[in-house]
Amino acid sequence: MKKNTVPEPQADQLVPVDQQLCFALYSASLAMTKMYKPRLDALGLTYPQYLVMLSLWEQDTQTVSQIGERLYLDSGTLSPLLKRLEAAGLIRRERATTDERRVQVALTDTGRALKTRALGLPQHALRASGCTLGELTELTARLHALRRRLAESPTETAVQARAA
Amino acid sequence: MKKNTVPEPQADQLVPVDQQLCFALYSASLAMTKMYKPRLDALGLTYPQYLVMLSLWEQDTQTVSQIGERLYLDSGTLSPLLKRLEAAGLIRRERATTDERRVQVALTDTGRALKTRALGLPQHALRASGCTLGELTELTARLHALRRRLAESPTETAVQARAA
DNA sequence: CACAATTAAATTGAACACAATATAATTGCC
DNA sequence: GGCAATTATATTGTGTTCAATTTAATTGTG
Repeated sequence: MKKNTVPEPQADQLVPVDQQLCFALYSASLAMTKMYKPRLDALGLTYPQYLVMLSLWEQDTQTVSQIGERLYLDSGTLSPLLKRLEAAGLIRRERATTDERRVQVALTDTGRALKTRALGLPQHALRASGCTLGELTELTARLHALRRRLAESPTETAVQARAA
Repeated sequence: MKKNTVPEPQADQLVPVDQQLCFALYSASLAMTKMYKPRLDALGLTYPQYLVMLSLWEQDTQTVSQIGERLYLDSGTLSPLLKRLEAAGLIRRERATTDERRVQVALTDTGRALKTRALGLPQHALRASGCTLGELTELTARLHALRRRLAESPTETAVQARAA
C-alpha cells in the first residue's frame, strides 16, 4: 500500500503557491509587519527602524557594519534608514576617530528613552501570534535555522565559479 | 524547583532582537528571497512577480483582486508589478466587458511557456532549506496559521472603534 | 429614474531591500 | 615610503509594500 505522504515536488508539475514554504514565509512576514504597524506608528518608527533601535537598546554605540551583521542588512538599506533615525533625534552618527571609515551609531537621550515605550511590544506580538510561549520559542529557533541554511545555500555565481 | 522554561516576556525588560519571532520571520523571509534571486534572474522575474506567475499558472485569467486575495497583496503593489509583467510580454491586461471596473489578467503564450522553466524551483528551495519534506510541509502550515492569526489580530483603530 | 454609497483599480508619496558602483580611509607588501 | 588591494560606508537605480487618495463604474434606495 502506498504511504500517505506529501509527494516530493517533481520538476514536471506545478506546486500550488500556498503549499510553498517561500510564500508562507513571505506572507507571514508581511502580516507580522502589518500587525506591528499601528503600535510602531505611535512610536514614530517603521518596522526596520524598530529592529535597529532594538539592536541599539541591547548594545549602545555600534558601527553600521555591526548593526548590519546583527540584522542581516547592508549599508544600502541602513545608510538612509539611519539618517532618518538621526533626523528624528533618536540616534547620533559620527565617524570613529581611530578609523575614519567607520561610523559609530549611538543613542541620544530621546532614543534611549523611547525604549520604555517599546517594552510591551513582544507581549503584544505573542498574543497576536496566538502561540504559546513554547511554540513561539520553537518557531523562532526553526526560522533562524532556516535563515542560516538559506544564506549558506550556494549561489549561482559560486556554482559557476566552482565549475570554472 | 523552578521549571526550566523561557520566561514570559515582561513589559519591563528588553527581549533580545534575535529571540523575537518577528525578526526571525523577517530575516528568514529576506534570506529566502535572496536564495531565489539568481534563479529568478535567469527567468527575468522578481520574487513577487514569480508569485503572481505561480498564481496565473495555477489558474489563468484572474482579476487583479483575485490575485490580490490569493497572495494577500493590494492594488498598490499589484498595479505597477502587473504593468511590468505586461511590458515583459508575459501577461495581458484587459478591462472586463461585463464590469468595466475589473481588469482581467491573462497569460500570453510566452508567459505560459515560462512555466516549464520554473518547475524546478520548489525542488531547489527544498534542498536549500535543508528540511525534510515533512518538516517543510509542517513549517509551511504553521506559517500560514500564524499569518491568519496575525491578520485577524485587532488593529488599533478597531480597538478605538470598539471603545467609542 | 436620480443619486448617494459602494466597489475595483490606479496613483501618489514614503520607506525599505538590494545589486552595482563610487568614495574615502586603511593595510599589506615590496 | 609608495601604491595596489582591501575595507567601510554612501549613493544610485529598480522594484516592491502600503496607507491614503483618486477615478471610474456599478449597485441600491427612495
